[in-house]
Amino acid sequence: MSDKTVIEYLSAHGIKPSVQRIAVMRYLMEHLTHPSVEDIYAALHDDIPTLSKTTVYNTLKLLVEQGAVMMITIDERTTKYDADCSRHAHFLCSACNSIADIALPEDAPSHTLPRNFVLHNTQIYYRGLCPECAARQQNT
Amino acid sequence: MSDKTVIEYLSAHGIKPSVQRIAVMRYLMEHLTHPSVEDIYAALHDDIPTLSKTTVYNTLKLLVEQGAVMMITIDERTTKYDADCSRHAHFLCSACNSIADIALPEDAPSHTLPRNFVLHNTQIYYRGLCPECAARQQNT
DNA sequence: ACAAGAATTTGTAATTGTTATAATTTTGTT
DNA sequence: AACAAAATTATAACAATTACAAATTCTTGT
Repeated sequence: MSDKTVIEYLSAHGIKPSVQRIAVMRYLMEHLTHPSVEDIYAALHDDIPTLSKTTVYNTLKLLVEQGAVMMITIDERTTKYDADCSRHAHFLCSACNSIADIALPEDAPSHTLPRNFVLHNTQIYYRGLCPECAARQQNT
Repeated sequence: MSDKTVIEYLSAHGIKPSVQRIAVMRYLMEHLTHPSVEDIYAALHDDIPTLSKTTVYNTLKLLVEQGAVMMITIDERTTKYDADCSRHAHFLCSACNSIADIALPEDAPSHTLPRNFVLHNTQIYYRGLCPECAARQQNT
């Protein structure tokens, strides 16, 4: 993915681009695998040896605040991040801890909250067994 | 709430009652405020001075496994617990970090997952501003 | 182009939430 | 009462995150 694409996306969300921010954002855009801070840091450290983990934390905080990425808290151990901000749910497998994207029906009614709540975002989390682990458990 | 009520609830979920388990479960049943381990430990420590925080962790793990309470991961900092296992959503206020229960419409369609996923439970999380904090921000 | 100031990044240390482990206590069974 | 199994406890270890201050990089006015 080109720098230009990433920079435009950042700017569209009111974020001034920097080498580090571009790298983190690009990583998220190219890896829709719900990476953790650790994942991102480990992957980028090769290219940018001076990168600090604090910067990854700071950058992700900023990206989330500006609505450029989604924070996923389905795994209670670590926060995961997702550059795909479109309407979809997440499934966490209790056996292998993988997170899968789950499409939501188009016609599902939009959420209505009691008066005076200001809604910023909605997340739908499922827990259970992914197809692989469900099959594995059958054979036991 | 009587010991008997709590013991029956635990037994119904296949959990052998003990002083500590009853205390934790009762606390959750009487405080539907989504407490954290810390909250529960602090509250029970007065009555049971020998109580260990590890026991609170162990007990909650067991309660969740047996489906007696729900684990709430909407707040990325700490896991919260909820004895109300009925179908409802949670709203986290980004300003004051309070968690509110939100009723879901009765007629909402049940979730359909792709084939072969085994679903254990579903959580719906909203983030935004609670009525109090929304009002406060207006006045600024 | 350059100095001053603001913003960003960095490295380290501190903090917090949680888990591992092994010893101790309690419970249940003969 | 004696033994085994289960539960609890205390401590230490661990992992994720935040606080903080110094260093670096960017921006802007002259």
